Amino acid sequence: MDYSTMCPRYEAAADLLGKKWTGRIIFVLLGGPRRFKDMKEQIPEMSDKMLTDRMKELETLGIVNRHVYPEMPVRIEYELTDKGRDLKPVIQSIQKWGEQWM
Amino acid sequence: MDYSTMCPRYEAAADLLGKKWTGRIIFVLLGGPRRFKDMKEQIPEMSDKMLTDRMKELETLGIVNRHVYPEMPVRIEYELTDKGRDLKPVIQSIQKWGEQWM
DNA sequence: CCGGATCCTAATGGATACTG
DNA sequence: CAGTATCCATTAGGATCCGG
Repeated sequence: MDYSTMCPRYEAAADLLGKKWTGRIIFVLLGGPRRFKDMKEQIPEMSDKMLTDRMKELETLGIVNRHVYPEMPVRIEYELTDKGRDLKPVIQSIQKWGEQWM
Repeated sequence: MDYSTMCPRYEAAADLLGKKWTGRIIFVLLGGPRRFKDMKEQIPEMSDKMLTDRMKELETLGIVNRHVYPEMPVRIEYELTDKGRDLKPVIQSIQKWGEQWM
């Protein structure tokens, strides 16, 4: 690992992962596409606003895709992109360290 | 990876790593023990307060040891503990993803 | 040299009510 | 169902000055 290559991309990635709910949202989506209400059910402590904010951020970053199915009522599903799925080992790594040491 | 074991230790670890300067401080310390002024030199954009705050937090969490050498003037060195050194693969993992995708 | 103390601003997190 | 809008509390980050 080289110091000069460590930032700023490291900072951006760590910043995202450090935000509340990011890890848990991605974890849920690793199980497959999910709807807004599914995510609320699986992470009940999270408020609507937090979920909305985070999903918008993840979509903007290209970590999540948002599919709109024009049914009635409309159905919207969120799904990880390749970029998002590639976070799995990262999250596992943090998880492993946390379990062992925190 | 199991959802029930993912939190709260994951959250605590991600929260720490997401704080500004944490990764860079640990990275510098992976190179060996460092003094306060050494760290300031290697991370010149960081204010004294930020370094003080972060070092105190890392020490409290047992990630860094603080050695006081009673010379005149006093010399203080910071060094990673085993817990701290174990963050190396975690930081590398975040770094790798960041390089590839961000 | 190694911080501590103060004060301030910006960003983040959250509760609640409302809407197409 | 899938969000917005509003308002508020908390926290992180930072500038500056002070001291043993």
